Amino acid sequence: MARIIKEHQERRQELLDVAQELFYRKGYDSTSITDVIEAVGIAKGTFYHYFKSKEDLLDQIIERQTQGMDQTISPIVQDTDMNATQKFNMLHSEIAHYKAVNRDVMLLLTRVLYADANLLFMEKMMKHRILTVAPKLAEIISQGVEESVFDVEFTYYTAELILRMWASLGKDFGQIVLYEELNNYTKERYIQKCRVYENAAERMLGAEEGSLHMFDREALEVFFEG
Amino acid sequence: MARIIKEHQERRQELLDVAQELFYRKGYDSTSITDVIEAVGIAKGTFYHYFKSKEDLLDQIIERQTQGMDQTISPIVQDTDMNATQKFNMLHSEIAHYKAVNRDVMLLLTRVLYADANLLFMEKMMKHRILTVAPKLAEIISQGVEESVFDVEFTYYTAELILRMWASLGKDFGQIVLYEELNNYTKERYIQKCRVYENAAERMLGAEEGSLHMFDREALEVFFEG
DNA sequence: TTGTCACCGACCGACCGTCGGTCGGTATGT
DNA sequence: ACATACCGACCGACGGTCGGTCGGTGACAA
Repeated sequence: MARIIKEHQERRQELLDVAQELFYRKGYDSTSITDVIEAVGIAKGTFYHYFKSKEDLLDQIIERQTQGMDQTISPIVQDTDMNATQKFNMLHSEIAHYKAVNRDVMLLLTRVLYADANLLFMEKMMKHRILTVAPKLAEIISQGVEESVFDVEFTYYTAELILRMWASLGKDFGQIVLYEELNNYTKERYIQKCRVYENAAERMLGAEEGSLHMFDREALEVFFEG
Repeated sequence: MARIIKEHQERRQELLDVAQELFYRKGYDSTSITDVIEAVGIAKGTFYHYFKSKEDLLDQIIERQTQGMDQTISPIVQDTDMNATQKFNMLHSEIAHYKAVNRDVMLLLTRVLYADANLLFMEKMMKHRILTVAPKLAEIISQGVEESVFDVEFTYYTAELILRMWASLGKDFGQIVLYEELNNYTKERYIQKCRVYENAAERMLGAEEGSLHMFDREALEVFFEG
């Protein structure tokens, strides 16, 4: 094979890019190392010059992914003009909006990511995300407690719990996409679930009923009917 | 190899028993089909006479496991002498008590089951259990709504949510067992988490504070200090 | 300035053991 | 005779290893 020499970081990023694209498109289990090296155009040994195992590659992809999230979230948390309720809603709507806009990509992604063959991928991603976001959300909750709009004892653990609920909702959605259909029946069911989750979050935080919005109704409509 | 003929169901159960024991002891991924057939004393082809794949074997083990649970839960739900709060607490304490009594087995189990190599096992188990228990718990919640001790709109989805929280707590515990230690610090942290979960359940259900008990404090003490 | 030589590390690809799964055939009980 | 429980050699794909190749770079001598 042609021998093309590149700088370490350049090759590493190239590998991460290609592998990530393959994992997203075909799934983690179904993507072999051979697939990756063929797509990049290097030999097996070269791959192991950069990553010590397939799982190491996955870890580093997730690491890189989560890094970007911090930059989206931090500004919201640090904003001094918003109250806690606004920040909470902003945090969730930001994500929901992104997903709604990139509907097709998200559907494709969901179809692959929530399959059984990607459990490891999802698990690692969730763990990482929760670890990243929970402290931020905890800050918001603390602010809310000070502003007396929330009533919570252990802010951090409550934050974790809410994020897990949020993840759970995502999983539910994944199941619908995978095993059911995007029709009016499933839509109504999913919306009900969302309401339950929203309500649960409000009650857990001791917030006023109807003050929190974890999902965007319109965005959902678009998702199911588009 | 000696040719020993058995009746279909007998051999099937034997395979399920042996495989289950191996999965529990070594984990799903780390147990190869060769391990199973060697432990039973049959040939590779014979295995595939009974199960169409390794995952099929796993599915059937979980199926068998979940069947037994229904018989433990149903009596509690159908009892006419208990109010909803009592039933709710009974449901949870039953499990917690069982776990505390079988501490060593549970620790061993936890150490294996919550490892990354068993994600598929755990995922399937959780899904199955939630599907089995959620309707029962929903019944209890409905009863509670009638008795005016709970205040819930969508009982089934709320039940699902509480069970997911419960599972999440188990996962947390699994992480402690796997990556940390059973000392006083982790114990206190875990107890705090339990309180947060308990409190969350109460608020979600609209129950009186302090009325629900999802875990047994004493049992936990034993678990961490024994 | 120019040649050369040692060295680093990016790169190669044949090879390995293990895995889940297949298949043609054999023994056994009815 | 027929069904079926059983056997085990065999397969291809996988993740991972390893001994070796070769291009670029910097130190140093001519």
